[in-house]
Amino acid sequence: MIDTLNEEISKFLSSFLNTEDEKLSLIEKKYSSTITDDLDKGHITSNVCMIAGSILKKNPKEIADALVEWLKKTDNFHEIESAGPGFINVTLKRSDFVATVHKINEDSKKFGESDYGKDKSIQIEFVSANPTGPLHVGHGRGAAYGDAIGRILSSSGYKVQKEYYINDAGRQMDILTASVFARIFESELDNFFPKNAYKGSYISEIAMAFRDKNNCNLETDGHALIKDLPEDEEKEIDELILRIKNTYEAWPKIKSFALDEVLKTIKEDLESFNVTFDNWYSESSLGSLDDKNSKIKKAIDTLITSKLAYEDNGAIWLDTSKSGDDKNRVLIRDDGRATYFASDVAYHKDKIDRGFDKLINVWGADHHGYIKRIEASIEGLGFDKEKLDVQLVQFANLFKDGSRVKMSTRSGDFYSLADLIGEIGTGASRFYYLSKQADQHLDFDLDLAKADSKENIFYYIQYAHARICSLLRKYTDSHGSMPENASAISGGSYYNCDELIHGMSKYPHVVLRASISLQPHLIIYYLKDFAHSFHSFYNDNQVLTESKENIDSIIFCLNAAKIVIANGLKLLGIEPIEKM
RNA sequence: GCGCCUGUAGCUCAGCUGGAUAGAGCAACUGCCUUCUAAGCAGUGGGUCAGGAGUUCGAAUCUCUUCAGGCGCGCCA
Repeated sequence: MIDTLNEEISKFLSSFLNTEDEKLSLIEKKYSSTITDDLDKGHITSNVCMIAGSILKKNPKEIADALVEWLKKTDNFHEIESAGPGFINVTLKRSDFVATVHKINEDSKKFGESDYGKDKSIQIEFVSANPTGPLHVGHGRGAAYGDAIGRILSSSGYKVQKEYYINDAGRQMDILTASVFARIFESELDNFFPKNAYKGSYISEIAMAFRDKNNCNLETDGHALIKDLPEDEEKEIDELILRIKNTYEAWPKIKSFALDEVLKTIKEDLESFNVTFDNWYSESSLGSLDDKNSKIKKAIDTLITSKLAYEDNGAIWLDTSKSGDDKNRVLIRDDGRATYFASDVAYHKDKIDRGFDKLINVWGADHHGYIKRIEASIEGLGFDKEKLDVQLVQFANLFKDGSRVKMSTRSGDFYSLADLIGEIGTGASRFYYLSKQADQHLDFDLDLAKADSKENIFYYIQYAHARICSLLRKYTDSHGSMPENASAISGGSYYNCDELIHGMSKYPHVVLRASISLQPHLIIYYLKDFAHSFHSFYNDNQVLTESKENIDSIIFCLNAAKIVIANGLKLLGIEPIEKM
C-alpha cells in the first residue's frame, strides 16, 4: 500500500504544486514513505510535505493540509491526517491492512523476497582461510556474514555465487607439508620439530593417516636433513623445506595429501556451520610465471604493456600510488617469484572476466590497507574499480566465564570453530556473529549465548517461534486443518492482532534494507522487536479459549507470524526451533 | 606520521538515505503462573547521544575540529 500512497503523492505533486520538473524530481527523490513505528501514527507515514516545503520554500503544514484533502478524495485509505511539523499519517482500510496476513500465508516461504536485484549477478568471496589448519573462531564471523549476505541478496533477486579462494600456492603450503613430514618421520629426525612449523594436533593426525596409507621410508639420512639448520626460525624452516624437496621424492605426495585433508576438515566445519560454497577456486590454477598462457602471466603482461608495471631494482612493481595507494607494490620479486599480490591481481582479473556485475570480497579488517592496491590493479587492468566492494569484518573477541578466550594458531592449541559449534550450536553461533554490524568490534559472550533468560536474544526469538508452533499443533489437533482466512480481523470485530500484523508488514522492507546495505544485523533487531510483540500478545490473550471465529482468525494470523520469524532466521542461515 | 573503525542510560548494544517526546535488554525497585511453554509479560527510576563549531524548517545521524580507544601501514600471506 506504500506504492499506492506514493503514486497518489506523485499525482498530487505534479498537478497541485504546479512547479518545474527539476524541483519535482528532487522532491520525489528525497522524500520517503514508511511503515510507522507505532499504530498511534496510523499505518504509513510520509515526510513528503516537509521535503517539498523545504525545496519550494513553502509552509509544510499548508502543503500537508492540501495533500490530506487530495488523498481523502481518492477513497484509497481509511483515514489521513497531517501531524507534527507536516507529516502525513495514513490509516489503511481494514481490508487492505488484513490483506498482509493473507499474502504472507500465500507466499509462505517466499514472503519477503523481491526482484530488486533481478538480472544482476553478484559474486561473494569469503572465508578463504589459508588451508593450513582447521578454521578458528576468527574465521567464523566472516563465514557467517558472507553466507548471510549471500542468502539475503538471493532473496532480493540477485544471482549469487559464493566462492572460496584457496591459497594453495605459496610458502604456507610448504610449511604445512614440512610440518606433516616432520611428524611422519619424527623418530628418524630424533624428534626434531621446526620452530616455525604448525604445531596443532591435526598435523600429527594427518601424518598418521598418511603413514597408514603409504609405505613411508625416509631412505635418506635424517640426521643430515636437520644438521646445522639456521638458528632463525624463518630461515630454519625454509632451509629444511629446500633439503626435503631435494632429497625426498614423495614431497608432492605429502603436500597434496595434507592439502586434501585440511580442506576436508574445513569443508566439514563449514558444512556443520551451515555455510556452503558454489565454487572453490584454487590459487594454483592461476598457473606459474613460466607458463606463457597462464592467467597470472597474462595479467602481469597486460599491466606491463599498459606501462603501469615497471622494473626497478630487479623486481617488477605496479604503480598503485597513481590510484591513491601510499606506495607502489611489488608484483614479482627480484628472485623471480611472484608475490601474493600478483596472484591476487590475476585472481581478481579472472573474477571480473567471468562476467559478474559485482564482486564482494569479505575480508578481515586487518586487510583494509590492501584495498587500495587491489582497486589500483583493477583500474590498471582497464576495469571499473566500483565493481569491487570490499566488506571488512572486524575480529570477534570471545568471552567465557567473564574472561577473554585466547586464540593462537602458532602455539597449536586454539579454540576452533568446531569447538564453538560444539559448545553452543550452529544457530546460536551464527546469530551472535551476526548480531552486530560486521565492520565493528564484537564481543562474543559464550555464557550469554547459553543463558536461558530474556537477555539471550537468540532464544527469545526462537521461543516466540516455538510458542506459535505449539499453538498451531494444539489447533490442528482439535480442528484438523488450518484456517484459511481471518474474518474476525478483517470484519473489524477483533483488534488484538493489529500490532502483530503491522509488525509483519514491515518485514519485506527490512529484508530489502539489509540487502542494499549488506547488513544482516538489521534482520536480527527486527526479529527481536517482532518477537517482543508476539510474547506480549501471547501474555494478554488466551487464544484457545476465544470464540471459534476469533480462534480461526488468530491462528491464521499467528501462522503468518511464524512464517515471518522462520523466513527471517533462514536468511541468517539459522533453523527455527519448533519445540523448546 | 598516514589510513580505516569506534565513542548513545551504571553495563551490553539498536537507532534505516537527516524527521515527530532518543529506544531495547541486563542490573535496581514493583506486580503477573490451579488456564495455550515464566527461556515470558506489565510497570517505575535512569541520558549534556565524548567536547566544540557549522550546514537547515529540523542533527545521535551530514561537514569541520579537539579529545579518548581499537586496528592497519613488508620484495609476508
